[in-house]
Amino acid sequence: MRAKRLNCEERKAAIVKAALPLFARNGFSSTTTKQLAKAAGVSEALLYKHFPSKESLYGEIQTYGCQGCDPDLQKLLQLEPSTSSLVYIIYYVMRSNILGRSCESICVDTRHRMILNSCLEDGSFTRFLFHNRFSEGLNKIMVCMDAAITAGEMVPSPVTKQNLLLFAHHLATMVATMHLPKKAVVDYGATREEVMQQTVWFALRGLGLKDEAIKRHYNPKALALFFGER
Amino acid sequence: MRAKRLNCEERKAAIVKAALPLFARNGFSSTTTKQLAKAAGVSEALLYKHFPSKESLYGEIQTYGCQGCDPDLQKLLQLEPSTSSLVYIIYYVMRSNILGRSCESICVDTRHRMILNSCLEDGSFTRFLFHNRFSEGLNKIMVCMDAAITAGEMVPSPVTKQNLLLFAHHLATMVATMHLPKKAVVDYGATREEVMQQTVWFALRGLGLKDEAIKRHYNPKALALFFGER
DNA sequence: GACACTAAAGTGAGTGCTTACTAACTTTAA
DNA sequence: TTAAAGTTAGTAAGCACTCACTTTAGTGTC
Repeated sequence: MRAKRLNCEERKAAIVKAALPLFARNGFSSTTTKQLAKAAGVSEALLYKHFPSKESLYGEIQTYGCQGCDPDLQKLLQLEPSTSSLVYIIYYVMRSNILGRSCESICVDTRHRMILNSCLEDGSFTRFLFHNRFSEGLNKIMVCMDAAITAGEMVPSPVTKQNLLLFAHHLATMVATMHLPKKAVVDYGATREEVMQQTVWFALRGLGLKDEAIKRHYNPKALALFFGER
Repeated sequence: MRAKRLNCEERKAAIVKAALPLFARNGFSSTTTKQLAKAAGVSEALLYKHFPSKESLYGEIQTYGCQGCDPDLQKLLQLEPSTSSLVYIIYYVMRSNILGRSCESICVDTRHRMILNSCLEDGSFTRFLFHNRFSEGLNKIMVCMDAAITAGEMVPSPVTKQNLLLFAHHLATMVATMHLPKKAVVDYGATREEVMQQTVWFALRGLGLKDEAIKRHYNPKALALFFGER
């Protein structure tokens, strides 16, 4: 089977795109160049025309995996600083990580696998990912927290604002991690959607939001609508 | 170099013990039988006298990694059901995972690596670990929550009691994961000890404990004393 | 205590196969 | 016609695993 002819850049991108889920699923050393070539629909030799080594291809998939702008996130950044927006952001963190989105360049499972693989290696991919995608949301969430505190709907915390967001994100990541194998690792005794909603409650309380405020602003149906059902 | 003569069981145990950190650090396929033999101080051939395949050795290290009884946990299970005990348990979860313990058969980092590797594979190790070590604590924490609610120090939650404990544990695991690489993946802007204390706050609030109750029962110094400084 | 005998513990030197990677060649679009 | 895109058919090295062999601790015999 002969590959359709592409120019240099197109082919390179196609290879990276094909390699990403393979590396994510099997890790670096369990993924063979033969598999990579087959997945990309080209010969092994052509792989080496575009990448000096398997390792360099692995590097490329990491920078590729960092890309991707989420329209939902952009929408969030437009919201005014308020308790309500805070709830929206936390909901977004949980939903996007636990339930996944179809609009991303790579699927959530793949990204989580890359994150875990990275943490088991030198952490550079995850570090870069956080640096890239986290900082945008961080400023927004900080002003929202300030607004919530001013409104008397949130109690200040001994936890730094940055860590509050990190902890919420950690929770989402770990719940997603538990769902990576075909058979979920733990039985949460609820549907994935329900578990996601429970994490929102847990995180909002963890942040220091008062129960009245959560009840007032956390409306799963309205939120699902805001982000659009898929 | 010739290995000191051991009997069958001793040698088998020695090999498993030596193999565990190697597999944990490098994953299954990046770990070679040569490395395993060297780490155990024996020839490759002897490995195959005790284990039919590399895979079966990997299986053994997983069951070995599940073992281990923690005296601290036993102490906790003795406590009466109360808000205070609840705080002790959460503190224990955070401390043992984030700061680690020296009294375990395997070190925390190694166990976390095994957990992550497992979640990237079929999850069976982690599933078994949870089944084994989690259920003990679960009953205890549930009666403590009931006691706390009765005492008016905790607000009932839309989150199931089991998931409250799971979420707290998830948070601990993820913070520990972020510390696996030599250079921590994220900068929490605090010492590891302080981050641990922040996770305790976050989790206790997430559980639904009232701030007054947390302030009353969460005394880091007394807790550190209870578990003994190391 | 010196001796031969045995079964288990342990090893050196391979096996065939797969791996990452390459050199020499062919195809194709401009 | 030509340069880029692509392939076939390898290479040496490393892999999991095996076979034929050696070493050693323990036991009974004289």
